[in-house]
Amino acid sequence: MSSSPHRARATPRKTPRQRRSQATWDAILDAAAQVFGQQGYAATTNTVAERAGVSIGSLYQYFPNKDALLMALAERHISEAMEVLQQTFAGLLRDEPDLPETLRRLIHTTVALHEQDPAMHRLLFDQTPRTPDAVARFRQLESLLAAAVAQQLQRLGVGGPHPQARALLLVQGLEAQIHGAVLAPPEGIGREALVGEVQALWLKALCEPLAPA
Amino acid sequence: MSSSPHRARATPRKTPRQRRSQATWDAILDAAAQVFGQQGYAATTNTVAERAGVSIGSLYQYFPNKDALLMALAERHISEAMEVLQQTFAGLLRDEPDLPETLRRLIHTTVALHEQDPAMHRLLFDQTPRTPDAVARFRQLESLLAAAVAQQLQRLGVGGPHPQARALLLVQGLEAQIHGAVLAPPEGIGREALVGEVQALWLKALCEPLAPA
DNA sequence: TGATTATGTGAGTAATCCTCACATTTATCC
DNA sequence: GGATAAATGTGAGGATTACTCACATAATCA
Repeated sequence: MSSSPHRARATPRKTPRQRRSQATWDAILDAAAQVFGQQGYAATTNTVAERAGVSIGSLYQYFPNKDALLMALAERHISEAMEVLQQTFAGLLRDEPDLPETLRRLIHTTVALHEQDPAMHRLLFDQTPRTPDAVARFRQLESLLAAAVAQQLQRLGVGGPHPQARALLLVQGLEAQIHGAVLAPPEGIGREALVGEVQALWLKALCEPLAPA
Repeated sequence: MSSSPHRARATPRKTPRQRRSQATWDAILDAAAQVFGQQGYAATTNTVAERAGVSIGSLYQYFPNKDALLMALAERHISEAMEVLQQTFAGLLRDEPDLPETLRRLIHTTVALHEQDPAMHRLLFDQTPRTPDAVARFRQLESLLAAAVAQQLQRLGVGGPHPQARALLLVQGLEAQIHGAVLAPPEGIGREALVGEVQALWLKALCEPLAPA
């Protein structure tokens, strides 16, 4: 957390200009992924520097504090996830599938993202302190996703009066449900059935009732 | 986090037996609520002891480490929330309202819980490190809630083939949606409209389609 | 080559969590 | 009441860690 001695600096001292400094930067981040992935947030910055083969001073020239290191890891994780999502949305724009298939693809992608590198996901989601910056970044990503989802909902005629709000509720709800299903699967039901249930619920939620009561 | 020196103890050394020790315990927890509420997780345990008017040694006789203090605060917060939920479910069992009204009450309670003492909610949800113990406790509460919700779904004939699983999805999804709506309200739509949208979505999600396509 | 700038180093500082040897208060027994 | 035992309270200090800064080395450029 930010309960550091010395009131930590907010920005790194230096930005990579030469090639070797870029290599150092990469080495530190790779080491951070390994060390934090194995030992969790409790791992020390000195251990990261050691694993990277650089001095602790170098580490703090590129990352102003421990949380910045974690944020950088998060950004890397996020950009990988965004690439996958980009592909999914590109496919939706290309194929323009119906609502059930659209939902199926979105849910399938969400599940895949939670299954790949769950150690890193746990580290970033459960262990890394949620600084205001981190929370803000997360909300920003949610908004981005919601915008893309809203576009799909409108294409399918199920956007309702507030497509962006509805899409945000879908993104938030789906994320929580899939997160739970993958990282803490309930007993008494298989994952496929559970994912099927999620899809059925959202399909009904988004359809207009076919006949009034 | 557990990145403490000395490999922290897991259980407190002593359990209150006399009246004065209970008073000390209360004083420490009250102080923790104040200090952590104001300064966040970064507040020091020494500050908490000081505010409580006891020595740091006494604090560590009742709470084995810093996170245990936060967990105790969480338990207090949880038990307050559980009381409110208990009342809501008691009302549902008594009145046996229809599905829309049942949903309305559940959502209303969830919103109320997020609005009361948001500082403490932020502290526990955003700042406190999610130890495995804390995550397990949280999942356990989710299950408890899901069981009560499943009972309601079955009463209303909308439990489906896996009422407990469906109820869990409802609990997880609703929590995420309301959490977002209250702590990071999206622009372009008022909170009442947003909550109404949540209710409408879940109402449709839980109803069987009235006529097949 | 010499000068300037970028990059790298690691012993040391301050801050923090937590311990432990001891003091003080309360309960128990004759 | 007095003596003994048990419970409770104390706080200086040990151990660990995030982070700094004065300096050394390597690259770039005139």
